[in-house]
Amino acid sequence: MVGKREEKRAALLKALIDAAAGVMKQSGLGGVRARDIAKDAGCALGSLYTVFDDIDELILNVNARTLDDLGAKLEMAVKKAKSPSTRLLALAKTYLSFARNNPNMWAALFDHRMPPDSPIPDWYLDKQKVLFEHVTKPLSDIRPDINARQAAIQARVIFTAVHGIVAINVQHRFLKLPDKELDVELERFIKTHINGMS
Amino acid sequence: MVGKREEKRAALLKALIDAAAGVMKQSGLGGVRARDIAKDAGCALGSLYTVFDDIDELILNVNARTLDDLGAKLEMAVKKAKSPSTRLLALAKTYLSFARNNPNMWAALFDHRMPPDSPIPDWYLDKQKVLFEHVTKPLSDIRPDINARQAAIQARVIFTAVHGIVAINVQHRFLKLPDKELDVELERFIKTHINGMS
DNA sequence: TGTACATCAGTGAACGCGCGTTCACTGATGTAC
DNA sequence: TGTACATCAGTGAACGCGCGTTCACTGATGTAC
Repeated sequence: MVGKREEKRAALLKALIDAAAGVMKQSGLGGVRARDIAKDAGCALGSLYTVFDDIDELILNVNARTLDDLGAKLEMAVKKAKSPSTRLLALAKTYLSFARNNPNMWAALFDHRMPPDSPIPDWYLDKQKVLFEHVTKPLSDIRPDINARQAAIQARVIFTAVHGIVAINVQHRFLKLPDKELDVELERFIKTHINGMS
Repeated sequence: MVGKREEKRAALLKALIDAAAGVMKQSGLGGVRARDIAKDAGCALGSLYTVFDDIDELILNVNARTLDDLGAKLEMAVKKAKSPSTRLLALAKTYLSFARNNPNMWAALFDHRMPPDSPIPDWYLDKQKVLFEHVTKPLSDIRPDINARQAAIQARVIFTAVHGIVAINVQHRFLKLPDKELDVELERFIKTHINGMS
C-alpha cells in the first residue's frame, strides 16, 4: 500500500489545476480565486496551500499548460505547411486562432505578474523559449544568409509584431477589426514582410 | 468675486490629476491609490469624490493626458521627416522612445480596464482615434493606389505590430532584446515592411 | 458696505467587502513490533 | 495478520490587510436685503 499519499497528492494537484483552468477559461485571470478553485476541486481551502506555496504558483501551472497547448498547435501547423514561408504564415494564423479560441487563457499568459521578489521560475521560462524555436526555424530557412543568432532575433521581432496585432484585436475593443478582415490583413502583413525580406 | 468656487474646483481637479500622474509615473497603474493621491494633492480623501465619480475616472484623465503627450511627440516626428517612408520610420522610433521614457504611463494606457458596465467614454475614444491619423497619412502617401479605408486598416495593423514589438521589449523581461539591438531591429522591421509593400 | 442666512464644497473617520493566507484541530496513512 | 502509535495531509473558521467609497459634519463662498 506504498504511495497512497503520493497518489492522492497527485490527484489533488491535478484537480486544483483543472479547477483553476476551468475558472480562468470562464472568467479570466481576474476571476481566479482561491476559494472558488478549492470548491471546484472538491477540497478545502487550506488544501490548496499544502500543494502550492501561493496562488501565483497555481496560476503559473495553469499558464504552463496553456503554453503546452499552444506549442502543440504550432507544431502541428509547422508540420502541415510545406515551404518556409507558408510555415511562417501558418504559425501566425495558428497563433491568431489560438488567441481567439482561448482568449482568457491566452491573455493570462501576458497579464499575470509574479509578486515582487518572486522571480519567474526557470522551468517556466524554458517553456516560453521552446515556443520560439517554431518561428526561428522557418525564418532561418527563408534567410539562410543570416546566422542563427540573427535569425533568433528576427524571429522574436516578427513574433512580437504578430502578437501585437493579435493582442489588440482579441483583447481590446478599440482598434478592433472585424474577424474576417483581420484574417486577410494578418495574411497580407506576413506576406508583405516576407516579400520585403528578399 | 464670482467664480471662486469654479476656480478652486479647477485647481483641485488639476492637483488630483497631477498627483495621480506623479504616482503613476513612479509606481505604475497598480500603485495608484485614492489615499496617496489625495495626500499628494493636499486635499482630503473625500474631496477626490467631489471631483470624480470614482478612481477610474481619474485614471482615465491621467491616461488622456498621456495620449496628448504622445500625440504631440508623434506630430513633431511627422513634421521633421521629409518622405512618407522616413515619416513611418520616425513614428515607430518615436513610439518606442516614448514607451521607454515613460514606461509606467505608457503601460497604463493598455493595462487599465473600466469596471464592468462602465463603457469607455467617447471623448477618450476620440483621443485614441486621433493618434492613428498620424500613421494613416504617411501610409496613404506610400500607397496612393489604395483607398482611405484600406489605408486606415493597414495603418492600424502596422501600428499594432510596432506596438507589439515595443510592448514585449518595454514591459516584459522575457524575450527582451538589448536596447541598441532593438533600435536596429525595429528600423529593419519597418524598412523590410515598406520594402515589401512595393 | 454690512449683516444674516443658505448653499454647497471639503473633510476624514468609519464602513464594507474581497480575498489570500494561516493554524489549531482531525482523521487517514504509514510504521514498528 | 493485528494492534498501538506516529506522522502528516486535509480541514475550514478565523485573521489580517488593503483599499474604494460613504456620510454626517464644518466652514467657506455666494445671495438677499
